[in-house]
Amino acid sequence: MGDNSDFFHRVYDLARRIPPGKVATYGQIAAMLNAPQAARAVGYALHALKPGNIDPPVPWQRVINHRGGISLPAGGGFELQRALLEDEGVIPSEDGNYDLSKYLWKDD
DNA sequence: AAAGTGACTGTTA
DNA sequence: TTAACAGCCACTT
Repeated sequence: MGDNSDFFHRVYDLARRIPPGKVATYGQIAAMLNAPQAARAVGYALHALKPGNIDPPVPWQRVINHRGGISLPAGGGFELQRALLEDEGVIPSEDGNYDLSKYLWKDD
């Protein structure tokens, strides 16, 4: 990324539109950017954000995978994301995943 | 310029 | 239902 990656910025701007209590999937963000195959790159963009999460803060915790699960390794941010979501009222089902039919952000 | 990496996904076994 | 594979994209050596 470095300084000004259009793609990264679009990902961040879009993520900032996800309201508290809702979540979006990597693929959903990618599709909204007219690049439905770039889900992996979306994750890459959010990963590059973690350390400082500078600028207008980006609610990265609201982006999960299409199965309704957190794509971070245990001990590598998984617990943090789960806690941040819980603070916003987003609670996982018994299987540990989030019910997308209930929490998925619909904007289109 | 080629090859490697990773917070993804859809398909195939 | 789970697991392995294979494309895909942006970014970094």
